[in-house]
Amino acid sequence: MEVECLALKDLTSPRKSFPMDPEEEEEEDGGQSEQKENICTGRRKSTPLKSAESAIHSLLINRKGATPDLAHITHITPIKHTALAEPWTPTANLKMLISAASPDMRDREMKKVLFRPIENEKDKPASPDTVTEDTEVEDSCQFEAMEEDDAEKKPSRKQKSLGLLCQKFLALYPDYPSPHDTIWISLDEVATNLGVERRRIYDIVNVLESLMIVGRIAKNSYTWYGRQRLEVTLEELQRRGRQQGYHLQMELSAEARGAGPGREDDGGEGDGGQAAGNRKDKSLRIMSQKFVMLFLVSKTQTVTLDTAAKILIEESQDSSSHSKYKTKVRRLYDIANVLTSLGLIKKVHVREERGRKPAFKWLGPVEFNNSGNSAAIPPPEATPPMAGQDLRKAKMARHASFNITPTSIAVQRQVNSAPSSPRRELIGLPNHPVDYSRKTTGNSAVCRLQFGNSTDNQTSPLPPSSAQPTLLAPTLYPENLFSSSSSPHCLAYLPSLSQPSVVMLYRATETPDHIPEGHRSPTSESEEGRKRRREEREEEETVAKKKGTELEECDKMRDDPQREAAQCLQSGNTRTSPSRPALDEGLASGSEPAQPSHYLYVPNNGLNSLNFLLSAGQQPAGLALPHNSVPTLAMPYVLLPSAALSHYPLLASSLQQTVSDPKLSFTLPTMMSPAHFMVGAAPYGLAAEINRSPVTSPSTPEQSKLYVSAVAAAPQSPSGPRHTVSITTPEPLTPHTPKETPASASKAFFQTPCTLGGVVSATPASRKRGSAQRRLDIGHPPSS
DNA sequence: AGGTCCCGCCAAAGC
DNA sequence: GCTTTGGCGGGACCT
Repeated sequence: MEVECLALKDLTSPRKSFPMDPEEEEEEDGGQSEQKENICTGRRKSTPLKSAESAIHSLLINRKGATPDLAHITHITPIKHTALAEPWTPTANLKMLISAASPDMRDREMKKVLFRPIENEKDKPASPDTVTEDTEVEDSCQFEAMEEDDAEKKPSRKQKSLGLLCQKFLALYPDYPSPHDTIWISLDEVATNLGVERRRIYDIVNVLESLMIVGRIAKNSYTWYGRQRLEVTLEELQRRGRQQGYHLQMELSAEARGAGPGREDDGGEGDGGQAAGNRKDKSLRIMSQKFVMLFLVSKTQTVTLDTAAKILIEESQDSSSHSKYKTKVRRLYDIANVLTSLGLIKKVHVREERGRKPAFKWLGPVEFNNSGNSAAIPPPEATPPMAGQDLRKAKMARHASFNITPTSIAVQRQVNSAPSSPRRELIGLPNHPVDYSRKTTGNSAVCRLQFGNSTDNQTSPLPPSSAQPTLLAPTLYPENLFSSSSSPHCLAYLPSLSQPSVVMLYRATETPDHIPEGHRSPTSESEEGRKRRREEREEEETVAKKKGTELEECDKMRDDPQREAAQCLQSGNTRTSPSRPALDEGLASGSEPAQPSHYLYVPNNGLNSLNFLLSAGQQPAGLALPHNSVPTLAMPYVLLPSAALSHYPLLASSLQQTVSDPKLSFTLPTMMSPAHFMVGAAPYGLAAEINRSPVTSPSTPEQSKLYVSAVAAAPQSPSGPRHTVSITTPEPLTPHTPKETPASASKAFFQTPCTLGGVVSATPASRKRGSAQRRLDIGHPPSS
């Protein structure tokens, strides 16, 4: 077996085959205390793919053109390592069984692993520059190593590097997956397949997620987007970077460097008192985005770790103690490794008085033309110091998570020679008057709901940059909710007050009776026509402002970049999707009298805090919910005639209001005006997720199902972007956690420490314990 | 010796 | 209470 493996490796990989080595070693050692990772490696091979995944992978394989080889590998596959592999995870056995049952899957997996090296090699050439000096060395080393100890070298540290691991990971998926594919990723599986600890996968995935190369769906589940959204994301990051004034900081930093010790560790910062917000504030994901931002706004596109670390430390309000600095740098290395694997940066060194400093140079795109936005934003080089206008913009558009802008402010001050009062005071103080804090806080009380197609929304006055709490910027695409065909309903998520909710509006224009079945099929004739008309009309407008629109939408990324960006990318599909709901149309054609006659209201506690208002035009049984997406309405609900709701406060108003009502960015068709929504308590996130679903937004039923099932399988609602909601799911999912306040949930993507404001402000630094201490604890089990 | 960064402890967050 | 995430930093490895 081993022999086979080795042979295979040799044949397929010019480089050192990462996974195998460890394994071999393991065998040698007999699995001593070796790293689990290594041990794991062996198992990897046995790791089966999830059935759902298999389908996808077949696609991938084809796409990658590795198919031919697959067969080849197939016979070899038999790596029995499986045998020795004891359940690495609780599900290992099951996986093994599955694997056994699905040789194809296994083969595919095998192939992926085996060819990974090749793929990597292939990829590299594509971007020669990608290789950093170090990388090159690394590569050579690998080759050497491989040759030398063909079979038994102990996996060198490098072979276990995050960068390499990342490459392996990346090699598993296509850079540009078909937009119709929904590639599901199971962290567990990947970890097993790659033979590493999950912990390591988290590191990679977090960074990838920060660039929207993957998106989190649920616990342990991610969706692979590939590089399709990369550019958009980068563009957005660039914009944010500028808004954040990173370019200024970079300059300052450079100056400081040149000027001397400057504010080296600016001990002034280091107080520690403000242990950065919550955990996520320091997340690798956020840090990664910021790191990337630095590159994107840097004139030289080169960032030294030192600079990055300092800037980030400052921003996070972490104390600037040396240890903090070191920790930051360590993280940056992690991030850099992943980015390097992505070919986005390469390691370089910059010379300074005191020798050279490690730095990274950006290799990715810096100028983005695909967005009309670029027009508004001057190229990096031309970007003038954030000034008035710029600032304003930044302020307005800044996402809560980025609201912190402490640095910006600080920078501004410096730049404006404003009093250099302690930055700290400005930075991130929960209660600080800075706009962002307000925004953040107001979330619960404000909602921003968008109905219908995004285009309309776009049209709507809701400026992306609106200072609205971006808590929720759910552009609801019914298509997403009701994966297929046009649904005569519209689902609205109302992140109102403390508990946002979802409202389902049912238009009774059509024969209620039909609706159930009807909407399964494409919109009714009349609707079709109307839609078409409207679409055409829209098209004009849309086309005209499409760019801007998309940008706007992207702007919403501030609220939730992940979701939004995804939308931006798919906007095309989504918007033009034939499944646009009737309501949507009504929306477009304001005259459309398709007023929902009833609403379905699902008690807050009925569906995990989701409230529904659904038109009662139809029999409960025929809730017009597409069968395929919502086979059963497994949730308590009450049908209420519109009239019955008339006395409820009008939380959602017509389109017109939308525009003006600062409290409600609500885009509703005029016809909806009279509508009243019972805003219940539904944790934020639902809409968001829905909104985000376009990402995975299946255009095909299967995909829809896939997505839905995935969600259903592991609904989760961490914070922000991770919320997984699926109203389309038959079973009541728990989209979000009540614990999480809308506010916290809102800060998804671009989040900064201070963002949490009061909410998390008091986050204890309790966790600050040195390893030594930890060890002590171990020695003396925490009495607690 | 300084730069890198693997590794895994363990606490927070999610179920 | 268990699992998943992921912050964190000691210390090994590399240059």
